[in-house]
Amino acid sequence: MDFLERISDTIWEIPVSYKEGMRVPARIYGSQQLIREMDAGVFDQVTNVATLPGITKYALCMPDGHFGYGFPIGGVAAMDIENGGVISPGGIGFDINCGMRLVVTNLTYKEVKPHIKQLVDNLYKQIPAGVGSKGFVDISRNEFRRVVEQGAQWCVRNDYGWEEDLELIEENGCFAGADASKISDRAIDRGANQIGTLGSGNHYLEVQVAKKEHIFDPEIAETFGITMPDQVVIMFHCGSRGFGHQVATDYLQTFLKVMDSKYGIKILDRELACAPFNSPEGQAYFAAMKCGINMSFANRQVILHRIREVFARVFGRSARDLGMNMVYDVAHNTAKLEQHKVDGKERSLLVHRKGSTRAFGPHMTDVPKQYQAVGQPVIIGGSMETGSYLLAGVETGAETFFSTAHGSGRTMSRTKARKTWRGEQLQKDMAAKGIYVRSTSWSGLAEEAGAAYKNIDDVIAATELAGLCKRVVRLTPIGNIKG
DNA sequence: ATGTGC
Repeated sequence: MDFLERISDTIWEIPVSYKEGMRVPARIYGSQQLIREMDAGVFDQVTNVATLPGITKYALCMPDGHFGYGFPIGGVAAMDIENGGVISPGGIGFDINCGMRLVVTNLTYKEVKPHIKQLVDNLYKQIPAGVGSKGFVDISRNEFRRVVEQGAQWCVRNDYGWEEDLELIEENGCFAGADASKISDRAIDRGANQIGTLGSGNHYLEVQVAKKEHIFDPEIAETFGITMPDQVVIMFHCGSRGFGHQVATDYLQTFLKVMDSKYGIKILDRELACAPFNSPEGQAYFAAMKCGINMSFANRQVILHRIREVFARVFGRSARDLGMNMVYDVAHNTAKLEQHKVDGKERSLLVHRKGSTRAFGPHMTDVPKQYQAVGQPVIIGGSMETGSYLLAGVETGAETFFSTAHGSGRTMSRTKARKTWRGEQLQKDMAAKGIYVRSTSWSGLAEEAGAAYKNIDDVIAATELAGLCKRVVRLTPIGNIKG
């Protein structure tokens, strides 16, 4: 690790001399301990990313970084599209617009506790989860093409949600410029019956409590809708399912064919397959990826609709009466065209965030009007046993193109986790801790054991110390559905 | 992450 230069307590740099072809230095965020425990693969991958055409300022990795496909998960790479910058599916992730949504209620822990089993059992029954699960939204292939072009806006038009939900979603729930003609039939086939499904792996839905001692910034918390101690909220994490996966697969193949032969781009790892952003292939993938982003917004919108229905039934009051308003919906697997100041000059950059959350500060364009004064809500999910955070974007985030962490980050492989824990026992241990969990698979549950992840409090402390975001509320789980 | 894979 002697190749790491300490820039501050939470910033570590690998210089361009480290590897041939690096165009910019790599910077990894985290405390000394988090850096010490990071996969060695992260350093190799982030320095590979530093060789890509158009990369601007730094190849970055957040404190929850771990080994991924081509790019590290936790990676941020901003490409200068006016100077040959590329777009790379590996910098976005297979699960396009994997993201988080947070919804409040006006219920307290005391009111929910007696019903938690009934509540979680009903959520589990009503929200399809697990590999290969099918949704309940029955639409034609052509209608699905409209869903991926219109995102959550399609859902609200079709009575899956409230009009005011839309302004509390990144891009207002519809990434403009999505073009279904750039999507393969295979992707359409895989996605058409997956709207409103949670998925598997680390995708989950959680009922959480904002304990009094965990409300760090009461004013911002109130702006976000968390107004009382022990308030119950719902957080969930899912993405674009088989649809996004197929889009990524399709375009990785396309890029591998043209990258060198047509554009003369040489890369260190096939998994970094890319194309110039300003090329027919790059533009086609950008328009297709936007469909993946919209599928995911629609997916989370329909899931929210079901959550509201279940709460209304269990508590015998309407979702409106229960104050089930959205805080925000954030993506953490995307590439977006943004304006950023680099060395004093405004530049148009394609910012890849893979396992990294956008964290725009106060007064920035695209932050919802009701949050303009305090910054964008940042939702970071921990492991199912430990806890999660609601944070806010800050001005000093400019250093990372206003990006921060997205979760805890694994420290143990899924294989090793399955050998270390039994899902059945874990469920009992979690019950003893006050968390009622339901899962579609015991081995899947074991894979998500809290101890297989970095400590979420350490990760969050590093992001705050580095000036990437600000803690608002820590949220404690009381019920969980694991996909 | 993923109808889990050349």
